[in-house]
Amino acid sequence: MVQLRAKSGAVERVVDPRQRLLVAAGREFAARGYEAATVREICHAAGVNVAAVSYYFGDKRGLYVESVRCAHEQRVGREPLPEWAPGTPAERRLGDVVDHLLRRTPGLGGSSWQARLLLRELVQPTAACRGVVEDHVRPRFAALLTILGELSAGRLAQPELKWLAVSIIGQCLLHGAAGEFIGMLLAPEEIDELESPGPLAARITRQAIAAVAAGGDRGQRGGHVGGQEATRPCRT
Amino acid sequence: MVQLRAKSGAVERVVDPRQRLLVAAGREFAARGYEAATVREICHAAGVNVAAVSYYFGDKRGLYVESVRCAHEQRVGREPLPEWAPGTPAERRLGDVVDHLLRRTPGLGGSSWQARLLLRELVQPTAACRGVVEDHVRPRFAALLTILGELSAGRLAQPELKWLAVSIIGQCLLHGAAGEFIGMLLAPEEIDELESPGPLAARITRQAIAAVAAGGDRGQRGGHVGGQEATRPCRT
DNA sequence: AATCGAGTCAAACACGTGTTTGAATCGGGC
DNA sequence: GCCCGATTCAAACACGTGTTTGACTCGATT
Repeated sequence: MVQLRAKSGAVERVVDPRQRLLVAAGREFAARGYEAATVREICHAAGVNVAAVSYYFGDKRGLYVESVRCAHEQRVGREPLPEWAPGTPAERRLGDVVDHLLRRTPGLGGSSWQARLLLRELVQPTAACRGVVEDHVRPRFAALLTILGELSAGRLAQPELKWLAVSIIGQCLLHGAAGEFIGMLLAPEEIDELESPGPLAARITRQAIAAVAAGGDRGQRGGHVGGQEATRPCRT
Repeated sequence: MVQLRAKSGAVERVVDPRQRLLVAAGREFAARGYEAATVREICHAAGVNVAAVSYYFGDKRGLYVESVRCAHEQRVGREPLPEWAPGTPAERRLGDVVDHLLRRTPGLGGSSWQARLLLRELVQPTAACRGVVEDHVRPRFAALLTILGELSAGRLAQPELKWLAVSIIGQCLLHGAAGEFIGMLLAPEEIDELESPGPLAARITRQAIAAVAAGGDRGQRGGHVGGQEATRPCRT
C-alpha cells in the first residue's frame, strides 16, 4: 500500500517495485493462469528480485490476490457507475450501463490482461476474489435490475428480471472472455464488425429491450419450448 | 486397485485402464486446470501406475488432449443434432437446438467435469482442442444460423444473425460454465428456479425469438444506444 | 562521520513435478 | 512346459518450482 515512496524521494520515475510487481504479476497470471505463472518470470518482467515477492506480499498467493484486487479496481472500480439527470429514459440508462459493463468489466478490444484475470476467476472462483466480485459486480447487477424493472413496468416478474440481468452481465463477460473462442466461429472480417464495443453494446441493449417488450406474452409462445423434456430424457 | 482388468479381451467389464485414465484425467483437469493437475493424482484416482500415462499417451499433454476430445465426444458428440419432420416450425426447432445445446454442451445442473474442461478451453483455447471445437461447435452454430435465418425471414442481415447465434451459444456456455459465479449473485432458492435446464432453455429461446421479432425496427431505437461513445472516451 | 534500516541481490534450499527405467507379472501361442 | 509380447509396478531421475537466507547497498538520520 505504501506506493510512490521512491526511497530517496527525489526521482521516483518509474513507480515503485511493488506496483511494478503487481502489474507484471497481473499480466503473467492472466496469460498463463496461477499455477503456470512462475514467480521468477514475473519478477524478471517487473525487473525486481525474486525475494521481493516474499518481502512485499508474503508469498505467491498473496501476490496473486493483490494483483486480482488491483486489476479489478483498475478496471471497474476507478470509474463509478454513470449518473443520469432525473427523467433520463430507462432505455438510455440501460444502454449506458451495458456500455459501461462492456468497456470496463471485460476489457474488449484491446487485449486487456485485467479482463483475462477476472475471467479466470469467473470460471473458477477463488476465495480471495469472491469479495472483490461481491464489491464490484453486484452493484452493477443491482443497477441493472432497477433499470430493467422500470423498463418492464410490472410486466415481468422478479425472477424474469433477475434472469435478464444475469443474461446481460453474462454476455458482456462472454465477449470479453471468450473472444478468442468466438473468433474461431467467425470470419476475420466479421470479428471487427461484431466484436467492437460500440455495436456490441448496442446489440445487447437492443436485445434486452426486445426481451422486456416481448416479456408480457410468455404464456402464448412459451409453451412449446422445452416440451420435449419428457420425450428425450437427459442421459448423464 | 486393479479391479476386473481382464486385459486378455475376455471379460473386460469395467473398462480398460486407458479409459479409466481418460476419465480420471478429465475430472482432474476440469477441477484444477492443466498445470495444477498432477499426473500422480490422476493415476491414483484411475487406479493405475504413473507409467501408464507415458505408455498410453506419451506424456501429460497427450493425455490432456485425448481427455478433452473424449469429454467433448462424450458430452455433445454422441447424440447428433435433433432432426425434425418437414414443416416443423422454426420456433420449435430453435427451442430444440437450445435445449440440445444446454443439456449436452455445458452440462448444467449436475456438476459435469466435461463442461468445466471445455469451458477452460473456451477461456483459453489450446491448439489441441481447436479442432475438436471446430468439429462439434460449428455444426451447432450453422444449424442455429439456418433456423434464425428462417425465423427472421429476411428481416435481419447476416451479421445480425451471426451475432444472435453467438449470443445464444454464449449464453448456453455461460450458464454451464459460470454457474458458480452466477450463483453468487442470486439467492439460493432462486438458483434452482433460474438455472435448471428446462426453464433456462425456454428463456433463452424466448429471448432469441423476441430479438428476431424486434429486429426489423432497429433504426428507431438503436440510435440512442452507444451515443455516449464520443463524450466518454475509453481510457485504457 | 557513524549508524540505522528499508530495500536489493545472488545463491542455495527443500520439495513436488513429469518422465524414465528395468524388473516383475500376466495370459496366450508354439 | 516354456517362451513371448503386452502390460504393470516401485523406484529413481532430472528438473523447475516457491521460498529463505544472509550479505550487501545506499540514502536518511543523528
